[in-house]
Amino acid sequence: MSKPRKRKPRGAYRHGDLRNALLAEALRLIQERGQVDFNLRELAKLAGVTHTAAYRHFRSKRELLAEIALAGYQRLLFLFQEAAFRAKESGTDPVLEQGKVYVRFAVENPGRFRAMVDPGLHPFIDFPDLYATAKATFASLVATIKEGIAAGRYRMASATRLALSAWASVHGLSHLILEQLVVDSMDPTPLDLEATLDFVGDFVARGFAREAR
Amino acid sequence: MSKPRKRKPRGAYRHGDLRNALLAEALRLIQERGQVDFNLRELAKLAGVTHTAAYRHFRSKRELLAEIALAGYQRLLFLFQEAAFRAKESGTDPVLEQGKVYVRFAVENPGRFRAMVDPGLHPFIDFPDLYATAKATFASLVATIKEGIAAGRYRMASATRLALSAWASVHGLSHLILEQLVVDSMDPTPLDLEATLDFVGDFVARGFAREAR
DNA sequence: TTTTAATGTTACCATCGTAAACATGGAAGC
DNA sequence: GCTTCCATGTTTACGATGGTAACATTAAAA
Repeated sequence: MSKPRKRKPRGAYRHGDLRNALLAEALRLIQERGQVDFNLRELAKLAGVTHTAAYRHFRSKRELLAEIALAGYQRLLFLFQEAAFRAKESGTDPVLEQGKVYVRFAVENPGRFRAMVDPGLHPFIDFPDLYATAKATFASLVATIKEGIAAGRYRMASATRLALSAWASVHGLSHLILEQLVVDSMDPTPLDLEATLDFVGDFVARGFAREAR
Repeated sequence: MSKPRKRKPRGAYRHGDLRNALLAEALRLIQERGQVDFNLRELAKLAGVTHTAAYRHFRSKRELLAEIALAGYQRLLFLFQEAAFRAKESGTDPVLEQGKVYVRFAVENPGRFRAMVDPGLHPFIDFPDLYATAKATFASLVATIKEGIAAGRYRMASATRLALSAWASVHGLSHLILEQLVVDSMDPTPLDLEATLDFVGDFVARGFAREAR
């Protein structure tokens, strides 16, 4: 039953797709641990490769992290567009939908979210793609708001500033929850996420409202 | 002219106050660089001491950082109380004053602010003092809001939730600005901080308002 | 004056990112 | 079909950095 073609017992010299394997392992570790905490050596070991092999595919660890962040923003952008669509279908408020999507994304993917917004790896200057995608995500929110203003759903004001305000709210909330900065001193429960989302959502809605409610 | 008592040319064996010297140098570096970026060795060198001497005063680098963060929260708490007082004097809105104080603090002390909210060093569990002070700062905001509600200045709602909403807004804004996450894609100017503060302040005020404006 | 405990120093170690030089083997050209 | 070459891995080594352990020194207590 032995085929003549001798096959290396395991792990061909050429991995085949080491680049993606490394990215996948990194993301897995980050998600598992909820933090951006791994080193290239363990990453390489998981991929069945020597640790320096990574440098054939990434200039540095930061670059690898930047790619993960990039994928994260792409995912978030997709979720945003999905939310906008869903809102259109169901008649709910698109900005609120997008806001909730943002916070849920952060809470459900703490590691990934941290990789996206962590100070450490974010000289956006060094990673223009990453920066562009982050901007696109923000632009998506701005677009949604512009439509809303045009449709008379929101008050007349700079869409960009409104977007910044809304983004700040959900981003801040996400960050506070993830880093457990203050939330703990709150209500009895360990934090009812959906209830909080509803309250903050209403809070933000007031900032968008045309007039008295 | 030589006194019999031989004095070490410089740097007595006992530093005298190495602990505070290290803290001061660390804070200085952090403020100078705008990031939590220094290592114990350079710190020790600046203090004129071997690097391992630091371990007589701090269990670890994290503990040193935690102390810096603690001092930061104490400072912020003071600024909060000052803002509340100022608001009472001048008749302006205390929550807005505190909110602006928060953002200005972050923008003017990026390094320090990062040290306070950076994921890396924040297992609050390990630093109960730090946690307590952070909570006290939050509590200060809650107290201000409770007064406001009682005085009929704000709408009736959970003060804690309102506080969380407001905190999330200013915290998010601070973080976005510091990390340059989205703000750049905004207006022409490199970001007029005070104008932005006014807008976001108004945005938040709407979330607090009793009714139509 | 003696003892002692606090505070520094000297040697090390382990981890980790990274660079340089070498190795291998699949595909591209002859 | 053979040779060449380049992409991809490997080996080896280095430097930076946080940290530990054992020893040294001196101010202050006994």
